[in-house]
Amino acid sequence: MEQLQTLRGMVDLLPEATAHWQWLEAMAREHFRRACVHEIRTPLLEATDLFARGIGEATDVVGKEMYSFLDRGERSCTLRPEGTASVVRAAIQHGLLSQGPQKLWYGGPMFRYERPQGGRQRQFHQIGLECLGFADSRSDVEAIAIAWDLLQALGLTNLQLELNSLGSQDDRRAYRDGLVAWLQERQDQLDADSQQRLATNPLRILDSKHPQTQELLSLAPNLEDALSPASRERYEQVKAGLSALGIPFLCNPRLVRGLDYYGHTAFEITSDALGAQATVCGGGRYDGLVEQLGGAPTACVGWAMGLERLMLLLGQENKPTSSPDVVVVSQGDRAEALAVPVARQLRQLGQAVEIDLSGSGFGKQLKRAGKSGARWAVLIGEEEATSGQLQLKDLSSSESRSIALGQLAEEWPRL
RNA sequence: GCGGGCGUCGCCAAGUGGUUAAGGCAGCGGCUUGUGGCGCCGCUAUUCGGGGGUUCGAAUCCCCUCGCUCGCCCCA
Repeated sequence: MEQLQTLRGMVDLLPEATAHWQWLEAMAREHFRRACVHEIRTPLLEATDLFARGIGEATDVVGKEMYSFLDRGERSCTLRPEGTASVVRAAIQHGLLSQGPQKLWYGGPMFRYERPQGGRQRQFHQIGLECLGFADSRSDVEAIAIAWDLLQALGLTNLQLELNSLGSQDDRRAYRDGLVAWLQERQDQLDADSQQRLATNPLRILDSKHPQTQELLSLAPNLEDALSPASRERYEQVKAGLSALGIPFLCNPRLVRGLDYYGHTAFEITSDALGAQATVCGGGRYDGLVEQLGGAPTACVGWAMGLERLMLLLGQENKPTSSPDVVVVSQGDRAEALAVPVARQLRQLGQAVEIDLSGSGFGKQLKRAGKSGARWAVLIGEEEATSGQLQLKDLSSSESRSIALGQLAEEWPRL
């Protein structure tokens, strides 16, 4: 019979991994709490149109990576490939923005139909920050700082923050037209992918990894030169703000984010320890998105982090252990009948209690208790069941004392 | 979607055409019917990701397929 297994690119997180993930999630949650960022949870499934309109029809994410299907009502549905569009949709739908600017975070699985690779899965996990209704350049700085500081708090070093400004919509349009005109004259020198993008998404050509294309681009019109004085000023403010915080960054005029909605500040935080999937965090400003999805014009900044990639960087350190505090060991009918009630009482006292239900002899049960890493074993045999005096054994010192069945709460050792 | 590498027990892993597919770890049982962490003994793959083919004979060769992995692409 054929083995049932996970779908391609989908991964089970087993208990060992899960403990590590919980630690990471707790760190993130605490970090957002300190920044007064509130959590928002949106459905995993949305109308396909949300992403098509939000992310951009010409992007790879929408064009070839979405998990879309028709539901029983013939509506086109899509498993969310990213978080921003849903958050903006929710903010509009519930009128959150009429209550003032919102700083929101989200976390959870995202879905992209891509070829799996190290640090890239079809179902993967992101946490993200979305600051809706913030236009000031200081909000760009704050958003980046929140990301940077979280990564620092996680103990990640050797990260590189790359920064760019894509300018205003007008700047970008003017620059794009100029770039397209310039590249069209040299179309034969472009790689095939880039030629394709000339028509669909010309700015993306800038961050092509093709060496020959890069060489050509070094002669092409520069995005930075196309920025209006106001855009340039804004960019300088962001840089100054980061410098004032002591956050190191590298200006990369070729940095163009893949999704359509970005403008002005764009940034990525990368690691050279991840192979081809170097980006740990990516984000920027998306002032036009709310309006594009039917809301009032609203200035926004945000970012998203890939948790699998963080886990890869975190490696095996910080792995919390999850040993029981106590193992309840019992032998004989009357004693065995007490095992669950005793365990329950101890659990109510806040102990992590394992019960040995194997029916093996005391020797075996104790052996397993020792291996479990528990500090204590509570032994119940015929004698204990009769006297009501249970045996409490300290597994690290091998010392035993008795503890009254009716007085567990009072007599349990305080540490 | 395109190229390269790989796929033997829960994990690590030997075996590269010829009798019963090493070994280690983990697990289970025993030595030890009520007291662990050591030690010793035993058990655990009719089967080598799946399907077909070549052959007297295949885990070993060929084809297809699935999956993993690395790079491209893309992105978190």
